[in-house]
Amino acid sequence: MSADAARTTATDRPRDAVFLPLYKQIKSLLVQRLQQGEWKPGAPIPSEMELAVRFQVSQGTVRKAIDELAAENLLIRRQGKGTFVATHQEPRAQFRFLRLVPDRGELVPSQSAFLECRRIKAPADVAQQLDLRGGDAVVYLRRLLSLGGMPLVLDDIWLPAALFRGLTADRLAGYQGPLYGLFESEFGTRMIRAEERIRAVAAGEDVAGLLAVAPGSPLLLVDRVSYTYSDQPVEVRRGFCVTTEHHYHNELY
Amino acid sequence: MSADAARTTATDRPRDAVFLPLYKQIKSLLVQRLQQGEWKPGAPIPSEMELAVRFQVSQGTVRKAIDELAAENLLIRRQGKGTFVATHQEPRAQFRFLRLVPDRGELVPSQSAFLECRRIKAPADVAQQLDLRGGDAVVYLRRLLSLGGMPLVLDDIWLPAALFRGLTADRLAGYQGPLYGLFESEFGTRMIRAEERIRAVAAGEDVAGLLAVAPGSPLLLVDRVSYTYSDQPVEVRRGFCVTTEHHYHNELY
DNA sequence: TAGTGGTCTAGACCACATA
DNA sequence: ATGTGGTCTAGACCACTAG
Repeated sequence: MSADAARTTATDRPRDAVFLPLYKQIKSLLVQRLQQGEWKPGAPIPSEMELAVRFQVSQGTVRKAIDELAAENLLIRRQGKGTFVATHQEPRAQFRFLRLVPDRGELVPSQSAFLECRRIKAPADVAQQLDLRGGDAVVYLRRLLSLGGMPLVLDDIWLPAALFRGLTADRLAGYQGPLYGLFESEFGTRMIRAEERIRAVAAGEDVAGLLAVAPGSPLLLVDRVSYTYSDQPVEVRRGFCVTTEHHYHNELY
Repeated sequence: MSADAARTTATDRPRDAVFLPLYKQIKSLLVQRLQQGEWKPGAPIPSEMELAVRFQVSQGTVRKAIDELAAENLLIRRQGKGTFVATHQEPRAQFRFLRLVPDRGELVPSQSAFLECRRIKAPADVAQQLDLRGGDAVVYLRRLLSLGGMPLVLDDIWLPAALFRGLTADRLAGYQGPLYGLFESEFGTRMIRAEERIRAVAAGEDVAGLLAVAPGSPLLLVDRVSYTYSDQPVEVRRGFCVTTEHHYHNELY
């Protein structure tokens, strides 16, 4: 692509056409390459100068595109070293999607126990949230997250089966890292952002048993839909959280 | 201030001194002026060119400072018009600090009923969170927020009495706009950011009565501390929310 | 020493709002 | 027509990292 070809002005553009700044176009090209896996999570992308030459724009324009991608946590800039594709493997990224923290004391690494891993037909509501057709298959996971032996969160997770073919109970047994880290390295699907709906509910019999609380106890219910590049939904997650000694932390700006 | 005086390099700076970019210094100066009320909420700040001349730096440097302040929601840029001090009065800013939304249907304006407005000695935990001394006075508010006649949120609010002198039940009676809008226009205190701790609890007798739910019902408990410029805490708020037909909405990036 | 991202500048031009 | 913010460029220099 040439910059001259992409450049548009008020005079050579049809009436009512949208003005798309060059750096936005560069940004799209970069996202496209990220999506295609041209640069893997954790790996460096080409230098600003190299990208400027490749796209036939100035370094400042590439810089502004990368700035926005870094602000969106798709890329990570490291002065003197380069710009890298963000990854869920780094400890820094762990707590971006795990907002439940202890009321007092340190962050303790948690243990995952996978209670279920089945391939099923997508329930209607899940299918709708994942943009799937009625009969499409999903991988259904049930995971119990514990902290120091105390059950803390029971997660039900649904993933499009088409994207997670090799995901089996065997593959999960004993896996302890962040789930999104496994997804990105083993299945090439990287979670970019998520939307959560949070409410308080009374624990049902089954959930109460697994979380070792009395039936009817108040639990935090977190419904999440996660998205990868291009706003494509790729995970539905429903978590029941015990919030007697932990809380969901949020910052408002 | 002159840019030359502010500029520091590795050679003229003592070992281990931090490098502070010019635009960060400009940013601090702008925040300082906002804090001092030199420019009021909703009003325009001087143009980039004018600020560049005043601070003896290039327009690009001022621009970068303003960019960050706009990203932090302290300023709002409007192409062709100018840059304005953000305000809680605009409809756009309403939902930045009100995250409870209906499961279905439109956002309906809510009604506030103020049940309490007293000047009291700060409880120990509140005093600590507001950086007050043991015996300092606070204004205590109790507010019931309803949607279409249905009680939705019961808020207990504590504010430093020193900052909210004229805040009385009379002043609040019948006020319907956003509370933070009142705070900024009437008391000169503008909320910039907040931290929330969210958990699920069982409704106590008193709260249940006011919210018209059965005692023991699960409620969302939102503990908030709000900050103004320079990270000064200026509000403690504890809200009990009915989440049967509403939920707390959050986006993770 | 070389290469990367980070800062700062100066100038040109475009998009948008208002008069 | 004027003034505002928004984009793009080219070049200089600084801060940081690593071989």
